[in-house]
Amino acid sequence: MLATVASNSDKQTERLVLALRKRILNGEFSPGERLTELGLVSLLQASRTPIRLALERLANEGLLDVIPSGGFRLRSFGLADIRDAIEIRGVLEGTAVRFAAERLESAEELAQVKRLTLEATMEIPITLEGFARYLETNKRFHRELWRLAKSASLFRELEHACKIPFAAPEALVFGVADLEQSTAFIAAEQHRAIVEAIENREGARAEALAREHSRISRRNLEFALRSKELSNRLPGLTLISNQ
Amino acid sequence: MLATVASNSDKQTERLVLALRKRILNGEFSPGERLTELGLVSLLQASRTPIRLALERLANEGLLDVIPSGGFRLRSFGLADIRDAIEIRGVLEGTAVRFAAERLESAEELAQVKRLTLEATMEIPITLEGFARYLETNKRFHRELWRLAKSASLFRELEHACKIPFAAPEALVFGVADLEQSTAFIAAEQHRAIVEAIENREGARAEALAREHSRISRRNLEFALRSKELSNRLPGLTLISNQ
DNA sequence: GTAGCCAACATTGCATGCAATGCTACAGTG
DNA sequence: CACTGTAGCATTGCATGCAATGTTGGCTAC
Repeated sequence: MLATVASNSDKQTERLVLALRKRILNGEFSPGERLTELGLVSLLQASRTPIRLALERLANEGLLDVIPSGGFRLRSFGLADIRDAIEIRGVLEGTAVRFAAERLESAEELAQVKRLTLEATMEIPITLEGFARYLETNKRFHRELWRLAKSASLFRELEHACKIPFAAPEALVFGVADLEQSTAFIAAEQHRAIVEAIENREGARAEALAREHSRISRRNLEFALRSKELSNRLPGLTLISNQ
Repeated sequence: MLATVASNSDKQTERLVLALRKRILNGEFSPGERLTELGLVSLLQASRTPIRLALERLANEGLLDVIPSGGFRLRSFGLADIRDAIEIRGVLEGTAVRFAAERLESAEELAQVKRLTLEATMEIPITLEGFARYLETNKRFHRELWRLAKSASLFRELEHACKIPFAAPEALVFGVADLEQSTAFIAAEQHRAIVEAIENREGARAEALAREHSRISRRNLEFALRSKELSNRLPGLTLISNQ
């Protein structure tokens, strides 16, 4: 038995994917930097084979670029890339809620989203320690919307699209009290409207609402990039090159 | 030097991905079947390491499912899955042409799509040997639309979404003369309209048109599934389970 | 001084052995 | 007859060695 704490899973590769992703999003590498297998061996306490596999996975998550002659480098994201990724997520979520509206069989299927809407709303007087819980509730709400679309294909694409840094709905609802509070109220109203639209089988309305809803992430992103304070609190922002 | 024809690339893994994908889409495996590394060693004349890598890639293309206890199995597609995949492609292409309309700087950027539109139209009296050329032109037209969106993120997602069998725009424009001919005329008109919309910066119209355009693939798919004759010519159809 | 070439080094791609784990089939027991 | 336990087998996960290829830095020639 080795000394490594097999906490996440008993698979090395899983552990490495998580560890590497965390480090990348933590800004521990610079954009464009080559990640060599041997260099990671000492850093992550693992052998080359699982490391290579982890790199492969992160590459088709979109975090790494494949170097044509072999190996991987940290992808460099422009602001435009992230904005587009968020908009794509909005488009896909729009499709999800449209599907949900089109495919709804009974209003009872909406019990869970409604519960989560309410829950998130009641968490809105956001305290510092309640912040993580709010994020979690928000994430679960969105996942539940995805589920209601009743489409494995769409679910897959949504998961794929949300791997891009800051593209996921739960990303970037950060810790600036003022902005956060008002944003949370707006988000809650949008959530309510989306669910209402689904319930009424108003597919087009639901789609439009979900697209607009994703704009919250975009505004937050742009705000964060302008704020020095937030840049310190979100080290991953260094992944985004200015131009 | 080994006897294998290193035609595609000098990388084993690349070759294996292509070879395996081809065999899968050729219906050489049954849905749900487990693909063992050792079994593929003898079939593909390669060692386990690159085979594992190829399996990994096909898995996140969506062709294979990961078995929780290890290994991969051929994913089983329902008809609904493919229909959704086509619709998702339509949604993403809709976004692409909307972006293209919104981001168009000069009408000259459209020279290439216009050329391709014309080219495809002139190829429409489709002969048997011209069929592949028509497909190729069609594919290039769509790729050119993707390019005009000027979004690396969106391009990535489109490529990802089109890896699902029969989801790509060039899939399933098959060889039944009657249907084919009339379908090609309809497609050509839709292509023309999409380009026109982009040129006029009518983003919403372009998006709606592209979505509708993807329905051609859906109709073709459903027709193919009803036709015994086509089932023989398209062995990959066996990938789609009836329910 | 600059451009181009060459050699040493760094890094990956691939092959293969080994250990661990899951799976299957069979036998024994209630 | 059904169910459970177990032993053997099939299969993957990981480690590591080797060969091939790319890369870098210095040296030479112009």
